[in-house]
Amino acid sequence: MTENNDVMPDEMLELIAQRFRLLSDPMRLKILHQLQSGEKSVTELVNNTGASQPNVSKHLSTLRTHGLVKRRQQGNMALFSIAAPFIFDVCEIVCDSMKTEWEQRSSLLGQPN
Amino acid sequence: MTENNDVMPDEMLELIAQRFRLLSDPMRLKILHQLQSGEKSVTELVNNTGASQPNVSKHLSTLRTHGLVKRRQQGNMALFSIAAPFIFDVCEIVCDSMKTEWEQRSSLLGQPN
DNA sequence: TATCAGAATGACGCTGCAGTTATATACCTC
DNA sequence: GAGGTATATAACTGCAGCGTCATTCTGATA
Repeated sequence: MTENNDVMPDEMLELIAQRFRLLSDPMRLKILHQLQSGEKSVTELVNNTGASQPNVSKHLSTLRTHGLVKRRQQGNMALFSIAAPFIFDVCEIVCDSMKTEWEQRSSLLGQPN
Repeated sequence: MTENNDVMPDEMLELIAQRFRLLSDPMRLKILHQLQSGEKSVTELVNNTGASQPNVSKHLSTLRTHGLVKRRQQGNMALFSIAAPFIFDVCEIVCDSMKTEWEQRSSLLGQPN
């Protein structure tokens, strides 16, 4: 009665959720979007995002811990770049879904689910 | 100096992040996964997920508000089903990415980014 | 109408986490 | 080594959101 028929262990759900959680913050998306055009230093990201330096560093640390970005030291500074290109595929799907939904709503208009 | 070269308004980032946030909870993923095999009542979901009834209802409400599921009343009960199939495309990509990463780690082993 | 099952809602506590301030560390230049 | 720039980290604060308990609402059935 309380069993889960389909096999989908809680552990895995946890991991998937965790990955989505990484993408569920606007500032992190902003950073990732910045990195899409290529490797960037922390300072560059700070300037381009408008976030504080500690904030950017922390986000980068989080993203790196979970394997979404990689880090390269060059002289005085740290250069970050995308390590998991799948992010953009995912984002594209989500963007498309929003676009589709938007068009549907503005054309049909009304009728809630 | 503080400008964002690439055009990606904060509003949109907020919306995308919001959508990812919906998917960043294990219980919600569990519910969505249950719905993947077809329309389900709240009680069924309660039984299959092991969550409390108010909890399931609340998650369903959230998912519905954001257009991920739809609701149909039948007699005494409410039947929920998937309204945004893109979810599963997204999940598949994430799962694949995890699998790939897992294989790489276990074969190469070591060297952090 | 009374009663019961299914579902939704409100209020509350707790935890996680984004952001800030202050400080520490690393590296380069003089 | 001194001083400056780039980055990381620690401690703290505030808030969003998950889960629970209690309650309410809705529809079916007697």
